[in-house]
Amino acid sequence: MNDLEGLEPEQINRISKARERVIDSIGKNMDLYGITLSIGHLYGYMYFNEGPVTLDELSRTMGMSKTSMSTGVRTLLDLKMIDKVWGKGTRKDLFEVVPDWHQNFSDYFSIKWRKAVEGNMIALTKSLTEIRDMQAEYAENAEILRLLLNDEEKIMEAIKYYRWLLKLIEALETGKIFELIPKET
Amino acid sequence: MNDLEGLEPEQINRISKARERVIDSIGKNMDLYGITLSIGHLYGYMYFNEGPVTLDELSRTMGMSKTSMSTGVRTLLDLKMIDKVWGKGTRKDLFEVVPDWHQNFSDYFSIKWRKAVEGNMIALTKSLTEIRDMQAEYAENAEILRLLLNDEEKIMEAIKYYRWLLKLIEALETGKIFELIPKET
DNA sequence: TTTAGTGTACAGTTTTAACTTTACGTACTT
DNA sequence: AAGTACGTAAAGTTAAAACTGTACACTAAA
Repeated sequence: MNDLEGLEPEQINRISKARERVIDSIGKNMDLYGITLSIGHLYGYMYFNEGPVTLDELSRTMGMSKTSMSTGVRTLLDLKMIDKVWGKGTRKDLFEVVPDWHQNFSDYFSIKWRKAVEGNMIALTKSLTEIRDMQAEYAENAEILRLLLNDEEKIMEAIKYYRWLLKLIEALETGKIFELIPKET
Repeated sequence: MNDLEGLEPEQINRISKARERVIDSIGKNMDLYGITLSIGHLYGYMYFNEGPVTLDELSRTMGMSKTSMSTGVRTLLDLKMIDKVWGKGTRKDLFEVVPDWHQNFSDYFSIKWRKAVEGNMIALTKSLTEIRDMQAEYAENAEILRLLLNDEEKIMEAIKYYRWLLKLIEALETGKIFELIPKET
C-alpha cells in the first residue's frame, strides 16, 4: 500500500520530491548492478515505501505493465535485493526490499562475479595444460617455445589474479570484509 | 603485428585454440565491466598478442570495421585496461594491454563506482536536509512526522553504506586492499 | 465443478544499442 | 602547396533489449 495516501497534496508533493531525488539517483547508478533504469526506479520506490507492495500496486505507481513488474521483481529477487514475504488475508504476492545494502553488495558479488571467475578459471586451467603439452612437444623449436612460454606466463598471471579475486569474494561472502574494513557504528 | 604469423598452419591452429578458449571466456564475462562481447574479444586478443597492435590490425583480425575498433579501443582506454604506446617509425597509434589485472580491477571500481557513489551521496544529503526541515515544520503532525522519521532513518542507512563503500574503494585505489587480502607470491 | 483472482509465458511492438559506411579534419610527406 | 595516411564524427542500418497485451495455468473460494 502506498504509504503517502491520505496526506495533503502539498505534503505528498514535498515528501515525494525528496524521495524522488534519491530514487532517481539510485536508479541511475543501478546499471553497475546490470539493472535497467526502470527496474532501478522500481527498487527505489520499494526502498522508501513502508511495508511490502504487490505487483498491481507497483504497476499502478510505476505506470507500467504488470508483466514488466513481474519480470522486474524477479530480477531483484535473483539479486537478493528484495524478498517475497507473507501477508495474511491476501492471495497476492508481497515484496519488500532487503534493507541491508552491505549484504546486497556482498550478494551481488557472490552471485555475479563468482560465477564469472569460476568459469574463467576452468578455461584458463584447460588451456594451460594444452600449452604445457605443446611445450613438451615442440621442445626443440625455439621460436614456438618462446611463444608458448609467453602464453603460459600470461595464463599464470591471470590465474593468480582470479585466485586473489576469489579470496576477496569469499571475504565478502563470509563477512570477513567487515573486520578488514569496518562498517560505521 | 600478429605474433603467430609465419608459423605452420597446424601450429597456429593449436595455439589459437588454446588462446581462444581463454579469450572467449574473458570476453563472455566482460559484461561485468559493462563491456560488450565484441570489445571483450578485442581485449582478449590484445592480451595474448605479443607487442602492441594498430587499429588496422585489430580490424583485420576481428573482422570488424575500423570505426568499431576505434570506439572499442577508446572504451578500453577509458577503463585503463589498455594503454596507447609510442612506436617509432609508424604514424599509426599503437595499443597494448595493461597486464596487471589487480590494477585493472581497482581502476574499474575507482572509475565507475566512485562516480556513482558520489552522485548518490549528493542526492542523499540534499534530501536528508529537506526531510529534516519538514520534520521541524510538521513537528505537531504525528502521522507525517512518523513518515519523515522513517525516511530519515532510511537515508541515514544508505549514507552509512556509501561511506563504507567509499572506504572500500579507497582501499582499492591506494593498494591497501592488498595488505588486507594479499596477492599470490 | 465452476468462477474469479493472480502471476507468468509467449508473441508482437517499440525503443535502444551495436555496428558499418561514408565523409571529413588533422598531420605528415613530398 | 598538394597529396596521402590516419583516426573519428555523423548518419544509416541491423541486431538486441525492454516493454506491452493477450492468453493460459494455477489456486482458492463458492
